[in-house]
Amino acid sequence: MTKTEKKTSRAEQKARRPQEILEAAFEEFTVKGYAATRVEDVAARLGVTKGTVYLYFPTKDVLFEEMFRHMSTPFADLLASVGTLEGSTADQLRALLLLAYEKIADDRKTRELLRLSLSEGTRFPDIVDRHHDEFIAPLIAAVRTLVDEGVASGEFREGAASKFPDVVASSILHVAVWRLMFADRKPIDGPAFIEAHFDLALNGLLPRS
Amino acid sequence: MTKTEKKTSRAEQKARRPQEILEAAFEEFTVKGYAATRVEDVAARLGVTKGTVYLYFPTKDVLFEEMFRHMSTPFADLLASVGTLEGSTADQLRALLLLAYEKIADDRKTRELLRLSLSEGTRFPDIVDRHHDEFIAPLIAAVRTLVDEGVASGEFREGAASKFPDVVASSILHVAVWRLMFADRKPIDGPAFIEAHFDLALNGLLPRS
Amino acid sequence: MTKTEKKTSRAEQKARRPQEILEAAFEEFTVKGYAATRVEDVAARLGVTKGTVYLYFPTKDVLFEEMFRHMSTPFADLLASVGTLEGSTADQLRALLLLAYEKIADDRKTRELLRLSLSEGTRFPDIVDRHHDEFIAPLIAAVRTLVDEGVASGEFREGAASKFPDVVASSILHVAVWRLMFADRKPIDGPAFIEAHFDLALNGLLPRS
Amino acid sequence: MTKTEKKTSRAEQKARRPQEILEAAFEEFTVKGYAATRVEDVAARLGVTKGTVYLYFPTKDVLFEEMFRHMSTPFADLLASVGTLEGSTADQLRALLLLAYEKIADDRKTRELLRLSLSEGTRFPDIVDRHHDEFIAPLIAAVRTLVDEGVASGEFREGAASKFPDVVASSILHVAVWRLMFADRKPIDGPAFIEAHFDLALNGLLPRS
DNA sequence: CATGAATGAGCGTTCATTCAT
DNA sequence: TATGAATGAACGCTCATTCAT
Repeated sequence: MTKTEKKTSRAEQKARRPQEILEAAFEEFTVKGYAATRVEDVAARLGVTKGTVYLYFPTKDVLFEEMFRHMSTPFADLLASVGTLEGSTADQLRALLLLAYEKIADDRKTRELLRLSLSEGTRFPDIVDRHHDEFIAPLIAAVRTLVDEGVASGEFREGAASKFPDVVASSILHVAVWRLMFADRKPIDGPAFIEAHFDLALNGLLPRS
Repeated sequence: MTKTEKKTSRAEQKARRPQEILEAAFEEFTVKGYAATRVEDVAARLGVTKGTVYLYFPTKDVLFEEMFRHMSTPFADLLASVGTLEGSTADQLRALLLLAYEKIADDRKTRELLRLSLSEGTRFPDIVDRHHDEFIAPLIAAVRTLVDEGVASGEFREGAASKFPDVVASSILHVAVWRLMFADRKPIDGPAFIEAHFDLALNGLLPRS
Repeated sequence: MTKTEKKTSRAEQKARRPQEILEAAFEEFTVKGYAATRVEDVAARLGVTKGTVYLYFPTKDVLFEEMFRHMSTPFADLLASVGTLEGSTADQLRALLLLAYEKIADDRKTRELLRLSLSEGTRFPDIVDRHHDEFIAPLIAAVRTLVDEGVASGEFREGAASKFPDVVASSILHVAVWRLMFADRKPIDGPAFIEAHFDLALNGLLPRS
Repeated sequence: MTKTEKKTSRAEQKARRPQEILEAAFEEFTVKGYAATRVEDVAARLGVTKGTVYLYFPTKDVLFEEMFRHMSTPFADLLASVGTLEGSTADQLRALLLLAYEKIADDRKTRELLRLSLSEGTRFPDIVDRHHDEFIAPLIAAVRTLVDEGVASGEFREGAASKFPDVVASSILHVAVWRLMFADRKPIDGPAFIEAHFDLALNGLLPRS
């Protein structure tokens, strides 16, 4: 308990403050929504007073926007790794979708950002576009790339899935929304659901023999 | 019976008030969410003062709940009509899904109720269950019935879709969410999307030759 | 049930309306006070709507004032009758005080008017004076007259009671206030209390032998 | 410890706030009654805004109740001192009653609490009991003790005053009520009134020669 | 005479934001 | 950096009063 230690830990703590606040804000905003969340509640989660929050963020609006930005972690990077996989296009597609399940349906953070995009999109139009650019567009683009590759290689039949790769992935959204709505009250068997999804989607992509 | 006529027309107008209010409330609540909507704004839409709203609904909470109930129109009835269709199971499934697109993705009312279920579900737990019982459960049940019929008749292959009929229909949710998020900013070509959906899903269900 | 009967009874009822309203107003105002009483509650007691009250009384203020006037029934007249009694001055004084007990402490109407004078006197200064002129002054004057008579006749000793006849009667107020405060929660044995009062007061007035 | 000094003086000011508010509340509530008093008026008396009041008291109800408690200062203690007096029982009784006049009839605070007990007793039943336990019961008990002592020593005659000591003291209430009703409009000559009261009451207690 | 829908002013309470310490 | 007292603008809800029927 030397002074140096204290100082260090304090300095570290202070450097962490903004992030702590953003994470506390995330919890509050996702549970109550923007309007019903009080800045004081965010502060209380950290054991500080609301004045402290205003030390780091000038308004509740800004706090919300920066929280959203802070919690949005890049998805495109993850997707890039899929391109390096070996195996059939179908395998790669499976791997890609699995990744998307993890990122979108299993990850509470991303799920809640989806909720906020839907509920606060009117007040914060930017977050919707951010959500699209960050999660939806990269996923659809990646799916499209694989579908097109599969079609080119003859592994997949030509079909409308090239135009709307969304239809290949939309069950992921289904799980995400399901969990947002029902949480633990109507649990969903993730792996089994995914299996059903893959079963239908890949069979739908394969050429009729 | 002149008096009766007069009375009727006025009585009608009074009888219409609650519905007018509920519909105005729908517009406000869906745009701003529960917390950010002011009772006065709801009233202003009708050109009345907030006192008038309180003449018909005792609290903002009740107004919201009754609005939700009022805007939730039965979906199960519609689905029942599908059972009477002729043609292949695939055709019936197509017809069913088409109906679901109309009810869930195309109908602004239903779409916005989905948004409210997601955004206000914490504050009004009942509406989530109502939404499930009203829209989700009947649709999934109907899809399951058809899928099972198709499997029984040999028209569809046996697969996980029986266990999770959701995966057959989840693209409908995708369109609904897409429109909630992007409205007219990123329009979606409905018919083409539906075609892509049917193309993938039905091919996914058919037996490998 | 001829029409004539109905008409008559209706006409009678209408003629009674103002009084009915005033009496309903009395009940409400005494229980809740002026500010907390709603005109609608007064109306509801009669099974009519508030519009009806406004048919007879232009404002809530006027309703209150007229209610107070209506419930204030003359006390001076009663007192006058004491003057005609026979017997000793002490007997007459006893009779007078007994009358005052009946009028002030036992009569709910008068008791509640005292409460209203105390609680609403600021808003309605007139009612305080009315209450004084109606109940307090006549009583004190009557007591003074008897005391003076008793002193003149040698039945009472000379004392300060002539100057402040209030002290002879103030126990009556005590019972009234007691009942206003405690109602049935701390009942008071009226006759026994009165006996104690008379015992003390009359002995206090008699000359030291 | 300069800092301490500064802090203390500021801390003192903050510590004083609740009392300042309670006292301002007392003034407003006694003049207008509970329902007609606006929290904003209480605040305005201190030159602050109503938000400040809510910093210290969660609701108007609580503000009223705590105000009542704050203004109720113990009376029993005072009465205890009477027991130590020397002199005849009559002298002691006189001293006791004098004390009660000071506390109940002369002290605006106590007088107004009586008014509030009568006017707001319905809404705040507790305050009536508090007023009884705080002022009425101790006084009556003290009077009873002295009366009984006097009877035991033969200084007072046996009479109903032992059963209802109230009758010995009720003129005090008379003055209190009088002042509540008429304030300065009908001033009462306190000392002279008291003299009259004592004259009657003590003569009433003494044995007939 | 009676109704009750409608108004508008008002009040209790909340909360984002500021600022002196 | 952190506090928390204070503000002021809202907002939910109420109610005296009006008026068309």
